[in-house]
Amino acid sequence: MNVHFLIIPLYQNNTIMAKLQKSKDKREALVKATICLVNNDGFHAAPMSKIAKMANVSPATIYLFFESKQDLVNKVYLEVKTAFSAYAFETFTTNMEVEAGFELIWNRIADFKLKDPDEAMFLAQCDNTPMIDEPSRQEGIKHLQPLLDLWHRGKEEGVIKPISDYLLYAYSINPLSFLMLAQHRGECSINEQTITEAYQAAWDSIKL
Amino acid sequence: MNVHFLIIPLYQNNTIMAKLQKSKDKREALVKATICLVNNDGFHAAPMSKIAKMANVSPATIYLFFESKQDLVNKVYLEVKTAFSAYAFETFTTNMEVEAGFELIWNRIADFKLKDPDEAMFLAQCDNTPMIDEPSRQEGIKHLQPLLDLWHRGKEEGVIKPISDYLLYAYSINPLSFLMLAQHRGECSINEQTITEAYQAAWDSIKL
DNA sequence: GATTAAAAAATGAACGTTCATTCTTTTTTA
DNA sequence: TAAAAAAGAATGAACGTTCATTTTTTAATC
Repeated sequence: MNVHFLIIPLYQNNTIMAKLQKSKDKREALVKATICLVNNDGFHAAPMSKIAKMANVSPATIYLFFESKQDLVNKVYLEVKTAFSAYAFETFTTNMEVEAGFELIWNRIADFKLKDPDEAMFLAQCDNTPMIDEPSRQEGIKHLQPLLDLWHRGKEEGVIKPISDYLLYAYSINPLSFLMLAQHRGECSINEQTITEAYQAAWDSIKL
Repeated sequence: MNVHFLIIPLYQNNTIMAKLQKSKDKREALVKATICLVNNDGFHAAPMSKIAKMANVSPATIYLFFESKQDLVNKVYLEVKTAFSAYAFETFTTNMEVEAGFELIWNRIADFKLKDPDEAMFLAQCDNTPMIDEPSRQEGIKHLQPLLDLWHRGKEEGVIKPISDYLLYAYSINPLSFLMLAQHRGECSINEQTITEAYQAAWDSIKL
């Protein structure tokens, strides 16, 4: 059996890595700038020139990473949504009891919103406006499948009310987004106690 | 004692009335067009020219009624919010029991959203984006005072949970807006049964 | 290790378009 | 016929996007 090696000189490898990293840094800076500006001004009041300036990059450079402004926000949305879902379901397994699973996921979602408030805020705005195009929105929704599955099982087992997924979503998950919004506007502050109270209310509203 | 009359010829009076009505009609058409276009495209993707066209009016005519585009959406927001609040509290009196008052107001809000889905949708979008300026937003919030007062009384009487107004709002009222949004996207349909289920979940989540 | 030239990446200025708003003209009203 | 209302064309600013150019990187040669 022959074993082949691809031999790359160390100095070259290093520069390639450094190169890739620099490129990644720029892209990440653009993503962060987009989230920040869209959160504060809204999609259409966040011009490409401003996004570029905040990311310390030329407007033209944006088009090396993204096809258009619409493509930029679509991609940012999908990436943030993916990170959000990964975090929400990270410690969840499908063999859990429904109530335990719900509590776990609910708290992970709350954690995410505390940990990355800007990303959470951005998602809330994407989900509430005609800012993201339909295919990307559909793609983003798919990531919540584990939660939908859990709800379906909960309904079959008679643990949660036989109401629609939208109602379940509205009563258990969505209110957190409203709180985030209020916090962003400086009208309230989310802390340990708020989170606990919110979970209690969430469970009370959906349990059978 | 002298009594004075202002005598207006009937024909003139009629035309003045007709004149005023025509003016009112145009303004109303502009308001309706704004709501419709903002709902479907968002604030910044709803150009004045398009609003004018939908209202069968010249772009310049808009400026006879409103100072600017910002002034237009601010005024539309406040008018819709005022109509919404008036409807929500119309049959409510402060001497009602907390639970009865809450049920009444909750159902009136639901009714409004069924009756005027476009207006409700517009309010939801205003409340979730940086589209309305801060003074107008503050002004709009004031209209919900009767509901806040009812909650405070409910907390004092030990009828509802001692949680913040934002949480109460998020769990009892806000989910309806989420349902409206889903309905607008064709993802669900709100009917008698949904409304009843939603009310049950709302009360369960806030009652002590 | 230094030099150099080709290639790649990044830039800022420029373009065409679109928008909110204004101005001048036309139409309607009294 | 004078005044008021409405219209549509005109305007300047701002935007997304592109393009010609500059800067940086790469790799070969001396």
